[in-house]
Amino acid sequence: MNEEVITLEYLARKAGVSHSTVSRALADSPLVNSETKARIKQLALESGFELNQVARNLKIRSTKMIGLVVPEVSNPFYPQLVQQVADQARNAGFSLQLQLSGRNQELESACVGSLSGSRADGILIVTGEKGLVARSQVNALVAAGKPVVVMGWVEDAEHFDLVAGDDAAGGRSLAAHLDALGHVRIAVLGKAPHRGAFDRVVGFAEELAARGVPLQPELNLVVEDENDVRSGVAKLLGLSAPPTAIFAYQDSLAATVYRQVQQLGLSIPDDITVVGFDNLDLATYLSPRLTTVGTHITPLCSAFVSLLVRRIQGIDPELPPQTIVVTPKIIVRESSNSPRSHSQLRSKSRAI
Amino acid sequence: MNEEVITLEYLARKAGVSHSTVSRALADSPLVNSETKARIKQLALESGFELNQVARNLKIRSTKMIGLVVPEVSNPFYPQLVQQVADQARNAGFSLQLQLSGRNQELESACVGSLSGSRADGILIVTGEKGLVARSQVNALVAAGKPVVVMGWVEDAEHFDLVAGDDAAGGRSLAAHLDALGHVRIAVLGKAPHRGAFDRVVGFAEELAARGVPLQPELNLVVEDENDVRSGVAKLLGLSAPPTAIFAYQDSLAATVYRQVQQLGLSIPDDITVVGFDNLDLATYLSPRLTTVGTHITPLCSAFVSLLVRRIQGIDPELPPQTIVVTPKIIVRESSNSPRSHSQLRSKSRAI
DNA sequence: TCCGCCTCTGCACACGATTGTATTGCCGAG
DNA sequence: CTCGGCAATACAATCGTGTGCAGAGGCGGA
Repeated sequence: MNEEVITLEYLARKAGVSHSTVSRALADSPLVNSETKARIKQLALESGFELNQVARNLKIRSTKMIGLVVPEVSNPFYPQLVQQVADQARNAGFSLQLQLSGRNQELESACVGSLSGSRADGILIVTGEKGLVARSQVNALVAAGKPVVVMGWVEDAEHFDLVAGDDAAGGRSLAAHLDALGHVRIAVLGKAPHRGAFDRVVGFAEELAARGVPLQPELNLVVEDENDVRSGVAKLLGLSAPPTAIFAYQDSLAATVYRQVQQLGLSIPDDITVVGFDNLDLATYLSPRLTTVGTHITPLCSAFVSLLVRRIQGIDPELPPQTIVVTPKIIVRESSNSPRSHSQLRSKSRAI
Repeated sequence: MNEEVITLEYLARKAGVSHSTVSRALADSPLVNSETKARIKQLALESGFELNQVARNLKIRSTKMIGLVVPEVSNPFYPQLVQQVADQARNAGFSLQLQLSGRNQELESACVGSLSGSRADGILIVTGEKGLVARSQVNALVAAGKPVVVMGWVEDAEHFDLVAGDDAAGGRSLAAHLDALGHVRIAVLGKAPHRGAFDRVVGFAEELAARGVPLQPELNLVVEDENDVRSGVAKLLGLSAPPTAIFAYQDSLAATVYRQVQQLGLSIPDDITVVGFDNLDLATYLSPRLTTVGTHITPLCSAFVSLLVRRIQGIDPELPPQTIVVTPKIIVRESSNSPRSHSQLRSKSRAI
């Protein structure tokens, strides 16, 4: 019908006033007469006017948008985080621009560049296994006063804000749990030494050693994918002295362990204890539900977002870079039990 | 150090040219001398110049950004979709603005408004149980020529583009599968009559009836949450003639069924067959892996995004609104088997 | 020598909003 | 009657880019 673009100017002509008056009217400025204001608002409503945020953003030099960089969302770990961050951001009055940096973070720099180019008010970066790939850009942005907060284990983070979980502590608490249950032959499905997930295994091993139950090398496996897990479990259970407990460094791997163990006709936790790490939703879907370690993700994201928002609001510009460490806690479910039940079962099965 | 904002104008002064020359140089315009061009590019690089996309977007009246509205990402169904859409969008040269409309889509209208206000080049809306909440806005946007594509089952979609899966067909193929295996007493954990997920149950029931195996009312349950599932399963298995198969209308519910069934000491699929719907990653994490129905999500998202991109590019502006229906297919895994193995097991357990 | 063409660069306006300042009209006080 | 003050509105500059058009040189051919 009407091909003309609806702008402040258009409304102004319709209402017989200047575009500045329209702008002020819609912003509820006390400078404009209340009748005029009402008339203009009515007109805006009728004509389906929508303020051009792009123009507004340019003028006020702010976008009320924060960028979130995450490696991927098909991996079940990140979506919960995205959800929380999105909710928190909305509560703080910001919209969210999601950028996926790729499973191997190969696009991390591009993502940060895109966000900074589109003048996001602040940037949240969740790192993956590779650490902070876009480190140099982050340093530059921070130096230029642009709010940036990083999440994940990154070394040498004196120059920017960091939120991280204490993976080593999580590993230690798992170790303590298994030791308390009386396990002695404990297997680990770990990973190559990257920061972060690697710490879990290290903390786990340290705590065990401190308790006088050192890991036995033949029970300490490094796995890369599902196939490694399957063959690893098969190998472990075929040993003459098989482990009574298995620690998988990720819940998703623990799920694979479950399948393999159950396929071999063994029962969890009666025959063998399995524990994981991350406390994904998955952990409660499994049967029996998985004993694991996780951060309560809400406070973590809350710290993440509110730190960024504080930077954006620019109160206290001299606040030095913060490193916030969140200690995860163990969540004991039905997949872990004392190894005695194991031997009981054994004798029981012999008795049959 | 240097507090001045780095703009084209700034570079222009540094290089001793006008800002228009800088603009052209950075855009690789043939109008600019190649030496000058090289000099300017070098300068831009050195000073860490970053084009202000907000200003550019305003000028060229396009943002190269598409908005994606999704109810939530903590529900494991959506993240895979988001991932695919994000990848496809990036390949097409668009960035993604993610908006979460809430579990009950209570924010759907606000999301669409925000995206349209920030002048997204196009909008993708994934609906949830409530259907298309922002229907009136979508109609207005489409009428105004703004590209919008909707995903999910929405009735009366003559006026906009729609991509949907044929849930009823999926339900039918599950029914056919169970019938072929010889099941007769089949339970359904369904849901209240909303469009979409409800169709699964309807298609399932129709196909069974057509095959002469009508659903028995006492085996047809409506569940709202996990607790309903648990009590429902307990009730079903306590019947004098318990079902030999259970169809849960969502994989996540099937997971709860698993736990309950296994807690009662029964085995899947030997004692009872369980099938789901959605083909989440979860379905392969479960043990035994879940027989379910799902769409290959890549072609679905591909249709979704490429339809939008076609609208954005504006070739063929007279293309009438499309409705693309994608038929999901059954994925048979280890959780379904013939009920005969069930009776065999029974006799076996009696024999012990 | 002069003219026309070609190449390159600069000027100026536009995109659509915000906001400081000037202007207008009206009122009452002196 | 004049003038100060107040309320309401208009004017104009600005944010940082993109781009049509004009103009400046250089160069070759007549």
